[in-house]
Amino acid sequence: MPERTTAIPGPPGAEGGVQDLGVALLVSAARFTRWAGRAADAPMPQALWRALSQLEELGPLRVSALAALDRTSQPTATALVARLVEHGWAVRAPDPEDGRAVLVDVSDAGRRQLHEQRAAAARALAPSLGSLAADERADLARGVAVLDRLVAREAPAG
Amino acid sequence: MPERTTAIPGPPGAEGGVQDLGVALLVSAARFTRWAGRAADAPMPQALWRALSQLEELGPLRVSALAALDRTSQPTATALVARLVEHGWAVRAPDPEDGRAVLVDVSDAGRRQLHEQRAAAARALAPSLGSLAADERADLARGVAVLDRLVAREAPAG
DNA sequence: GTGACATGCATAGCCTTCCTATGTAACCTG
DNA sequence: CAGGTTACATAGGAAGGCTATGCATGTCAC
Repeated sequence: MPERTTAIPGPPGAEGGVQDLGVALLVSAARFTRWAGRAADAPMPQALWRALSQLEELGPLRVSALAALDRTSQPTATALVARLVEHGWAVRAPDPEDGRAVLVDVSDAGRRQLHEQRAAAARALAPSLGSLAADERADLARGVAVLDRLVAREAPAG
Repeated sequence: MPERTTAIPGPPGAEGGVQDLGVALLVSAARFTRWAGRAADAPMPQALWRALSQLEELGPLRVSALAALDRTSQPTATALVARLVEHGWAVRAPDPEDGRAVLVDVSDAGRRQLHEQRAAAARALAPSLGSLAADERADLARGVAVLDRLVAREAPAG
C-alpha cells in the first residue's frame, strides 16, 4: 500500500492549530457518531433520543425552543414532538400564557426509555472505552467537557 | 429555572466513569456534529465528504472496503461512489487482480473539492474555537487524538 | 474440467430524517 | 378592529441509509 500522507494533518507541533483542530474535531466526531450509532442497536432513533434528551435536560419547552436547541427547523421539531407523543414518551400541553404556544415535556415513560437508551449506548461503548488507558480516558473526558462548553456557548439564549 | 438534575446520571456502582464517559461522549459528539454540519454551509454533503476523505486517506479502495471503513452497508457505498463519480470527484477502475472488484480513487477535482470543504469547515469553526482558552484547545486536541485512536482501533482490518 | 459454494458489486424498494415554502390561529399595537 | 407578528402545523420533496436480492466472477473438490 502506497502509504498516502494523511488527509488530516494533526496538530503535531506548532500552533498550526485552530484550523486543523476544527477539521480534525469535525471528522472525528462525525466518524465516532456514525460508528457508535451503528454499534449500539438503539431502542430509539437518534433524532428522537436527541429531542427527548433536550426535553429532559431543559424542562418543558415550546416547539420552537426545542427546534432552536436541537438546531433543527421548526417543522422538524413539530414532527419530532408528534412522534414522541405517539410513542407516549412526551406530552403536549397548551401554554397558559400564550394560546398559540405548546409546551412539550418528557413523560415518565419517556424518562424510562431514555435511561434504557443511555444504558444501551453505555453497554455498546464500554468495551472500547475500557480498552483505553486510564490517562487516555482522562484526556477524552477533558475533551468532552470542552466540547460541551463549546456547543453550549453556541446554543440559543433560550 | 427549575434546574433539573443532569440528564446523564451515572451508574451508582463502583468506578462510575466508563459508562458516563461513553454516553457523554456520544451526546456531545452528536450535538457537535449536528451543529457544525449546519453552521458550515457545506459545498458537499456530509456523506460524500466522509467517503471522499476515506479515499484520500487510504488510497484506492474497493467498494466493500470503503463500506467497511465508513461503516455503511455495501449498497450505500455503491451509491456514494456513483455520486462521487457523477461529480467527477472520484474515478472507478477495474481491479486487475479480481474481475469482480472495482477500485475507487479520488480524482484531482475531488482532492481540490476536499480541500475546499475542509477550508469551509475550518472557517465555520474558527470563531468558536478561537473563543476557547489555549489550554481548552489543548484539551480538545488531546481528546480528539484519543477519539481518533479509538475509532481507528475499531476499524476493520482492511 | 465442472458443479457447488463464496465473494464483490449492483439493483430494488423502503424508511427515516431533514429541509423550504406556505397556511392558520392566536397575539399585539395603533 | 385592521395589520403585522409570532407559534405552530401541513405539504412536498430530497438525501442518506437499510435489507433483500440478483448477477457475475473466483475458488475449490473431485
